[in-house]
Amino acid sequence: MPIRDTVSWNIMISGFLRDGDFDTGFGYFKRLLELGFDWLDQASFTTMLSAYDIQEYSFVTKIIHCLVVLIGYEQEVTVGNALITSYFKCGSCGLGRQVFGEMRERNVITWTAVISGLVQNQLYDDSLKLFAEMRCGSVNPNFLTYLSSLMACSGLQALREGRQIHGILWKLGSQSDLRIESALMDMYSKCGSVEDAWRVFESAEELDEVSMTVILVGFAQNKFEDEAIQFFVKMVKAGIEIDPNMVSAVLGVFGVDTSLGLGKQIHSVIVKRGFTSNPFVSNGLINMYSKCGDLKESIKVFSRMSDKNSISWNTMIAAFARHGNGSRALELYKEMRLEGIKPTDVTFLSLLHACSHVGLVEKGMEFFKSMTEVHKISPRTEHYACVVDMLGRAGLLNEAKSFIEGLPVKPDLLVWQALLGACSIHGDSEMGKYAADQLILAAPNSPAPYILLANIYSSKGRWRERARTIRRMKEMVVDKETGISWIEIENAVHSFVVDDRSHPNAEIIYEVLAELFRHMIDEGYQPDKRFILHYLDQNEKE
DNA sequence: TTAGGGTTAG
Repeated sequence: MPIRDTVSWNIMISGFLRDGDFDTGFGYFKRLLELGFDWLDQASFTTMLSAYDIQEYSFVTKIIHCLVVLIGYEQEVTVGNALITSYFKCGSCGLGRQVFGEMRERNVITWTAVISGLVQNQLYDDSLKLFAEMRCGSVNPNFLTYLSSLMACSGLQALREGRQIHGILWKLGSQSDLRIESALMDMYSKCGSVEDAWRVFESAEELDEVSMTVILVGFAQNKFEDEAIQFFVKMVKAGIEIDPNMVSAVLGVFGVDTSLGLGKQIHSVIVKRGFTSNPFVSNGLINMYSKCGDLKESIKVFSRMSDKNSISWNTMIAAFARHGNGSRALELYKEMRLEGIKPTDVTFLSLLHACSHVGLVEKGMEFFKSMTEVHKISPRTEHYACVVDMLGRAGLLNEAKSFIEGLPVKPDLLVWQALLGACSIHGDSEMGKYAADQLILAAPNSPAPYILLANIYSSKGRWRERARTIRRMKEMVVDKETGISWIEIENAVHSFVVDDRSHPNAEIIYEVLAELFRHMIDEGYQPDKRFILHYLDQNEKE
């Protein structure tokens, strides 16, 4: 019979917890408790706390906390730190802060645990405030503290604060850590300054998958999609190690104006490297194909996946909705439920979007109701905007307006944009004026409301009001961005703006266009002249 | 006991 001591119990427990067998681990902890409080040491608590860091097990953290107080360990720094970490990981920020507040002795880890815990829970502002408070005190930050506060700057898009931290790190001479460099690049690109991010990237002595992914995403988020893809291609050609995370990041860059051919090439890279079973990669592929217009290929990737998660289903539902196949989107939702996959808030956005485009208003309202009542998902303004869009597209403008008036929160610009868009489709200038005014209040620098309202007036032939709206826009905001069309031929993307004759084959293109137009008229189609802005005669409008 | 990047809608 071996002699058991506290250490062997602790090792036993931590073994089960490491393997993810939380229930057995907890079972052994209970047996240890039954032996009496004398058997517990600090490590018994920190071991338990470090494992139960998911929301479902937040009760364990609370139980341990009670025991800690009961035994009188609450002023032990290591135990307090572990409690803080555990509470933040479970999402119980209030309790984490309470423990922090009650601790008499605080070391770097204590401060860093709270600062990074706040970041993990998206409370970036509080995190930076605490970082400032810490810098006034006697405990010095370490590189993990800086790392966390840089992440807070990323979340807040706080360029000024980010630069300050960069300055401190430079003075300390510790900015040349790869993890710090990645966080700096991320901060700069999230703050919209790719140039600074690139400077950090170039000055870095070494690179790894993470830092490459950060700069790639930085390009993409700042509208340098081509650069992002080219960067990836360059890395692959140079034979540099890439990982599935980097691949899913590059797949996320693809959209309507990127080349499907390049996407297929990346797909072949994925197959060669054996990344096909990674869910992030597969989901990225479904989305890439769907956005580049190849729905069939999306379906293929989706059906080949062995373990589809909720994002796979959401992505596929959205793909059908995007391609105008609303009924297939709704069928897929049924299949998803039959497979026992829980819908998420994004599932409902896709479903509402699908209903909106096929005019299934009642079905859509049913989904909206079931989201809150059955699935206990609280709607975000995006959901409200989707409902408004759905009602509005169906011509139920008054219903849309009263829906907005009944909202429990202040409607934001997405909601007003949806209403204004619907007014524009149905040519309702009165409600359009109302929606545009609200939208201008919500987003005074956006040209969108003016343009949409001007379009509505045009369609009604109300030229004077149209002119007034345009004048108001010119006083208030910068010019509207030019609309571009494009086509991909053999991996080259050709783009066009209105009245564009810069293409080498412009003459032929316009000839074909004229030919198509004649066919259209012959077949009996009438051009839609409602949304032409300028006051022109009938021929010119066509 | 604190630990850098990635997929879904609009």
